[in-house]
Amino acid sequence: MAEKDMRERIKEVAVEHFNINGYHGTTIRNIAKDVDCSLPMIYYYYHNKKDLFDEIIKKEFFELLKRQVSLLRTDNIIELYTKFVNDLNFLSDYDKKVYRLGIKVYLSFDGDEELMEIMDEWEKTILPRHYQILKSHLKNVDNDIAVIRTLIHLLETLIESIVVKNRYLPEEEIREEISIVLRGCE
Amino acid sequence: MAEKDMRERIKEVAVEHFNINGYHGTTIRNIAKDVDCSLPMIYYYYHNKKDLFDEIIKKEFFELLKRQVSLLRTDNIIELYTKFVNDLNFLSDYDKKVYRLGIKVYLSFDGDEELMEIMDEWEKTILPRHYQILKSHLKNVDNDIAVIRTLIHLLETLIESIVVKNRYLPEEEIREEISIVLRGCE
DNA sequence: ATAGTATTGTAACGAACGTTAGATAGAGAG
DNA sequence: CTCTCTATCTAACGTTCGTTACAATACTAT
Repeated sequence: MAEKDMRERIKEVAVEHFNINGYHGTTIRNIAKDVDCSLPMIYYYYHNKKDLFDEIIKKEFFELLKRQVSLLRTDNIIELYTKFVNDLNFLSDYDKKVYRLGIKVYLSFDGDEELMEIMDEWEKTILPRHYQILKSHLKNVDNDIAVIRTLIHLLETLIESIVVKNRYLPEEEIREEISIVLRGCE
Repeated sequence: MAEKDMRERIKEVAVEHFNINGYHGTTIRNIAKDVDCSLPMIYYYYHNKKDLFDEIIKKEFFELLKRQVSLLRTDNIIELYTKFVNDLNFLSDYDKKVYRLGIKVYLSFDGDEELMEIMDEWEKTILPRHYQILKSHLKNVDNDIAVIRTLIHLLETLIESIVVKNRYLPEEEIREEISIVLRGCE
C-alpha cells in the first residue's frame, strides 16, 4: 500500500534537493534522511541517482508543460498570454520546483547531454506553436515573425521571474508588458 | 616569474570547469589536471575551493559588467541598446563563460547565500539605471515605467540567449526586437 | 498457519573528494 | 658557496560519496 506513497515522497524530496543543491550537490543520503527512510530504499524504487533525476525532468516537467499548454483557450489574445503567465503565480510549490528544475536543464545549467537534446527538440516547437496561435491576429503587422520572437523572449523572462526567482508578478504588470509587445495587433 | 601566469591559468581552467559541471560537480583534482600542475598548487594561490569560486564571481564577473556598461554612449537610444546586446556576441570565450557563471549565480542556480545577496543588491540598481538613460526619450509615453520594465525583461532573455545558450544573435534581429518594445518613443 | 513475495533495514565496499603536512627544487643575496 | 625564500611536488589524512550484498520484516494468497 505504501509503495506509491514512498515512491512519490522520494521524488518530492528529490525535487527539493536537486533544486537547492543541483545534481552533484544532492546526495542520496540526504534525500533518504528527509524522506525518513533507509538509504537503499531509493535504489529499490529508482535504478540510481541519474534515473531519479531523469524521471523528474522527462516525466514531471514535460507533463507539467503539457498541462499548462492545454489550459489555453483563445478568446482575446492578450488575455490568453496574460493568463498563461499569471497562472504560474499559483502553481503548487512542488510544480514550481519541477518547473524551475526544468528551466535549469533547459539552460544547460544541470543535467547531461541526453536531457539537453530533449530540451533542444522541445525548444524547436515553441515558435511554430505561437505562430499558429498568433498568425490570424497579426495580419496587418508587417514584421510579424519579429513580434512573435519578441513575445517569446518576453514570456521567457516573465516565466523565469516567477518560477526561477520565485517572485510574484502582478497580473496587471504581466498584461502591461504583453500589451506593449503586441501593441497594434488585431 | 610564473606566479601571475599560474594563478591566472588556474582561474581560467576553473571558470571552464565551474561552467560545465557547477560548483559541486567541479573537483580541485580535475582543475589541477587541466592546468597540468599538482593538486596543492591550487591551495597555494587560493585559500580553498569556495575562495576560487568567489573570486570569479566577485571580481571577474562584476568587473566584466562594469566594463560592459562603461562602453555605452548615448546617441540614438535603439542603437545604444542594440550595440549593448550585440557586443556580447563578440565577447572572448573566457568572458562569456564568466558572464554565464554570473547569470547562473544570479538565478541562484549555483553559489551560496552570500553571493545571492550581492546579486540582489546589484539587481536593485538595474531599473534606476535604465530609467536614467531612457527618461528623456519617454516624455510622450504614458506607461513609461512599464516600457522600461519590458525592455529590461527583453534584454535579459537576449543576453541569456547569447551568453548562456551560446547562440549568435544577428544584430538585425536584436534591433528589431528592441524597436518593437521601444516603438513610439522619442 | 504457512509459503512466498514485496518492502524495508543494517552494514559495508571501493572510489573520489577537499584539504594538509612536509619534502624538494630553484633563484637571488651575502 | 651557503643561506633564505618562493614555488612546486609527493603522499597521505579523514570524510563522504554512490552503490550493493544480504538480512529482516510485513503483507498476501493459499
